[in-house]
Amino acid sequence: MRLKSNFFHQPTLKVAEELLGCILVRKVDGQLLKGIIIETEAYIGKNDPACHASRGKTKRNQVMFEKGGVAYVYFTYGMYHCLNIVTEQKDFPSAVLIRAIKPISNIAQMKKNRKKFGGREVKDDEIANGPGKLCVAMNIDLNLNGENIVKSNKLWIEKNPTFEIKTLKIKKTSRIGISKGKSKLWRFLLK
DNA sequence: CTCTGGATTAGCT
DNA sequence: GCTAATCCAGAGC
Repeated sequence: MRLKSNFFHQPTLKVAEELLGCILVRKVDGQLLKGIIIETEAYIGKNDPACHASRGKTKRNQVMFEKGGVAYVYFTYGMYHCLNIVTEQKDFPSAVLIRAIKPISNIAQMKKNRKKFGGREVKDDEIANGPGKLCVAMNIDLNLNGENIVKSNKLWIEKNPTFEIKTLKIKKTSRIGISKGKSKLWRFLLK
């Protein structure tokens, strides 16, 4: 069952936590690429120094100011993309960064994408175990920035019917790869 | 216009 | 553990 807009209008921390175990679906060339979300991070509002929107609205981060339910894709370190899901209400800049997934469908195609990008074979458990990697594996780039994932036929998220998350299985830590706002335990991963 | 550094990754030591 | 790769948004002038 596809997640609807109401889900993304909830507080960002709740969305970040509840996205764990859900299925990220990407449709490209008629193929469905799917993966279970196993790691997320929350970036919340102007007062969060690690959030791209902390210094106001710009051309790059304007999508974060949209109403929850759209994709925010940005380019970083000269070679990688990161996928975020915008949350909460219009003009409240917040998003959940999808940091890692476990591929469950069309794994071979995702491997191919990674090999094409990196030029060599990758192991199954290395296909999408990082934000840059999962974008390569799923063919996600700036074309999907601003994509409405509630309505889109290219990218969306489904509830996982066979996967009940217990709070006990969720680990919270500080966010990765940032220099500001490290004290917040806004990274969520499945044990 | 120029300069700096980043929500990363892979390869090498 | 350390760092090059590689480019653009944001900031400063």
